[in-house]
Amino acid sequence: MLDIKYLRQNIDVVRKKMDERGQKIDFDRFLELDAKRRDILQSVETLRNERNSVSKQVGELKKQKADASALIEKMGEVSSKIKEYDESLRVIEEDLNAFVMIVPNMQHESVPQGQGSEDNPVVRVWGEKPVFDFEPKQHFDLGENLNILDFARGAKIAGARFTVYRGAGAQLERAIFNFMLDLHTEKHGYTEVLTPFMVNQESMTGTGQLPKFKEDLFKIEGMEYYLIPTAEVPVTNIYREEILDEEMLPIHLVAFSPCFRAEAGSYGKDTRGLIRQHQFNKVEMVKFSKPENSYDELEALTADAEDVLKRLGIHYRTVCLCTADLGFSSAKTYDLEAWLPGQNAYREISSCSNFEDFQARRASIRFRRKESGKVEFLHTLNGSGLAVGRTVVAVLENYQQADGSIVIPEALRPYMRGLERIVP
RNA sequence: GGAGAGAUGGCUGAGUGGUCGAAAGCGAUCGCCUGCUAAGCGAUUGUACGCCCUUCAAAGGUGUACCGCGGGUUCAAAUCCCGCUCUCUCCGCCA
Repeated sequence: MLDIKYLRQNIDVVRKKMDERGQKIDFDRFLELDAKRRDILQSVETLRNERNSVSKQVGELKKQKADASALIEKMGEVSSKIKEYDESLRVIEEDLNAFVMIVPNMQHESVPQGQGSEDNPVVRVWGEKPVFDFEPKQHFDLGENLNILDFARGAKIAGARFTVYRGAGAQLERAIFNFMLDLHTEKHGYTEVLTPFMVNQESMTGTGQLPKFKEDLFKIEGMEYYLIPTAEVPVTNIYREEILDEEMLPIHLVAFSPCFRAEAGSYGKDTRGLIRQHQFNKVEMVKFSKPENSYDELEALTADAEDVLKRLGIHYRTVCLCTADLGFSSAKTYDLEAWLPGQNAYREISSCSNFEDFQARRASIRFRRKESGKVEFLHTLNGSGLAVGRTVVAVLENYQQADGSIVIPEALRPYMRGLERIVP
């Protein structure tokens, strides 16, 4: 969430930023609520002050066995007035809170303006489209022909958007996330964490999924638990409501987790194959950074994600999300789009974002400056490193052969017990 | 699932209705002392939200709230009552 004080003092800046993001937000209502809140707060605090000092007098009088009934009676009135004010304050703060919780983050000044994903500029391209002397197939056909992906039985067991992996397919998925975890921990300096796959409401609010995106989440029936849509949620919330020492920063964490998404509103989109599942695996990188370093950290984070694709030899491009395409909590996001020959398209395989202090303020994650002793919000970042299922798709489609077999990329072979090719 | 104990500041831990934002100790920071280190001495040491001051901010001043969370009783709650959450111990069950 945004800083209320900043919002109050720089309302025009925020209006302009939200305008650029295509967000319609009633800031007049905010200003009204905010003014009302401070007004009531002052009244109630004055009364509390009176009550506190008079109550002290009552204590004195009682000690001297003197009569305090007049004061007590008067304070009875004050107390009930305080109760009234408290109630209206509670209502206003609830409204105010509900308001600030649904205002998106402000984009960084370097974020390009645009109307949609077609306006996302390509900032980098790596590799080239592979050339085939046959018509490349899509991954679901390849997978079914090789008997390593079984969509029909996934649907039978659970439903649409669930898949059974079999044999070399299951092994490939496992090989890919182990390869990613090893790469990020051994070569990129991240610390691996393994967190709960269900979280409470506070954690979902901390990273921005709640209250605005409830319909995207799976909730456990009868309990206050939600299935995580990304490891970003539990990992970022590791330090929720904590004040870290400056020397602890930066913190670089990497986590494997399954991710669960309701995919409400994406009916009819990517219905076949592994691209859009209710459950998929992901390796996620999360960073906690000092504010002055967070944009350098974002570049490094993106490079770490890109390194996975480079080592797998998969052609990709990096785009910078424009104002219209930027996620709710993000100040700046790079998407990595892998080339999928079967689809003849680039598809998102990683998303790397700097949230600045947006999540940190929601989740109250702060650090103390060593020099000044001052406490301030840190910056959080995260990026997929990478989406595992989509990486399987990319490997299958890019490494397919004319006979329908799949050559295993060199980097994955140690994780496949030396297997060089998946054959029917 | 059953029985019991507990949750207080960075940490340990005292506090059973008013003088408690909270003793004491540890730690940390600053200063003094000291040939250096240690010891010793002194001071400081939470967070949030308002208001005043200030061009803004910082600093400073001032007020309010916060002793796991939420409610209640009372002129007054860390302290009494109710509900919840979490932690620990024992029993049962269990991968």
